[in-house]
Amino acid sequence: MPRRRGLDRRAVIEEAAALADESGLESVTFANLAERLKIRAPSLYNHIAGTDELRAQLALLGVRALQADLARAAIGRNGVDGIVAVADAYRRFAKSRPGLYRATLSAPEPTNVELIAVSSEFLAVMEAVMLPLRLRGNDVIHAMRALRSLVHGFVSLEAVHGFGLPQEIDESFRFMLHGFVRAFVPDCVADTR
Amino acid sequence: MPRRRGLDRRAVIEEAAALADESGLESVTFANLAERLKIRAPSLYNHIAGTDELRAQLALLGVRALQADLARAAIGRNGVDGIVAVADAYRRFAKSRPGLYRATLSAPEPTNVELIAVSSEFLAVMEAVMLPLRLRGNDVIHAMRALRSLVHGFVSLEAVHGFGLPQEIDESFRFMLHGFVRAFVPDCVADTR
DNA sequence: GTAATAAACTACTCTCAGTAGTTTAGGTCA
DNA sequence: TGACCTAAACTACTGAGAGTAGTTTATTAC
Repeated sequence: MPRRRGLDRRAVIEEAAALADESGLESVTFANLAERLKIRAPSLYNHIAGTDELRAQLALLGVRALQADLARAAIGRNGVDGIVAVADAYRRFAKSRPGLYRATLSAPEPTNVELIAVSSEFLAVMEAVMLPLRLRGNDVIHAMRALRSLVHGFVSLEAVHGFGLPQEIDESFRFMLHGFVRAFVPDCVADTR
Repeated sequence: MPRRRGLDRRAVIEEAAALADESGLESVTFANLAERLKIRAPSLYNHIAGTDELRAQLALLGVRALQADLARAAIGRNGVDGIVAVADAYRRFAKSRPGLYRATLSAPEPTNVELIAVSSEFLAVMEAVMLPLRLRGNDVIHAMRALRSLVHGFVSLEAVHGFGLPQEIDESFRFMLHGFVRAFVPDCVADTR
């Protein structure tokens, strides 16, 4: 005897994100998700077309949430302060929402307009933060890629326990960021050591 | 009517690696692998205990192959040259063996002695290359983590097409490495721009 | 109050992982 | 040479997850 629940697409996706954070992205199955929502698995197809779409929506939710955190971190800050604030926010996001962060890293379909749109907002924040560095031409792009690689690489290695001793990891992150700043903001060498 | 094939554990793992590189790590299933080897899926259990062990063996094969490439790249080189050579070798490995590289990134079981052993050889190579930087105490560890984060972050973002225009990606990689060198080898600033 | 729709359901198929038990090719040794 | 042991294949199954088809019911709109 089917009963109606107050369930919609958004609620399904958010529950999937919570499940991903708690139990890992690989345990986001229709079966597990349905159980958490107290419905039967096939009923999920009323809201989401299939696992591919669920992954894509999870990626979108993740990129949006990350973008929002970074934008918030960047308010009123630029240059060295901005870079450190954004990097810290990025790492904090990846640690507090590990499943959602991993969902973020699936290759976007070239047709996924929304995802591409959010990604470009993302780049706009980075660009604004780096404006005071007075980088020229393609160097702006290169520096953004470098910062993103650095931070993403660090947090994803951290996530798979790619580093040994946990107690010095915060220190490594700070060391690394200061190195970045030193490389691209030469006049700040003294402050950042 | 069963026929014997000249198949062993090693051959199975290597075929799995080839499959991962060609079709992606997610399509390394016992069904697909058995089909490539022209045997039935359950016969694989004569060689490999299950998917978990297959993944673990793939990780080990990957880490060994990567370590060997990096060690070769580091022969006769250190300091700036060594860092660039190792980073280039790392990126080349990730691009030429994408599936095997991804297998490398699964969280190692703390009990996996062999994997831990190879990882420490890996760190020894990095340490040797960085020796001329004369880093002190924990800074050696921090710098190794930074370089690994940088390179891993870059290649994994590249793998999911996380960067836009492909034509400038090589340039970004060089820019980034030069930044790293500039940050940690101050007396080389002039050469690396 | 009735009709349309959204959202649940049951019952099925298919694919993949894994288990149990069977068969046979090939090497060893009397 | 021939008996036998073992490794490596097999068939036949179970169970879980994805997905489809068609059914039922609660709610909303008229």
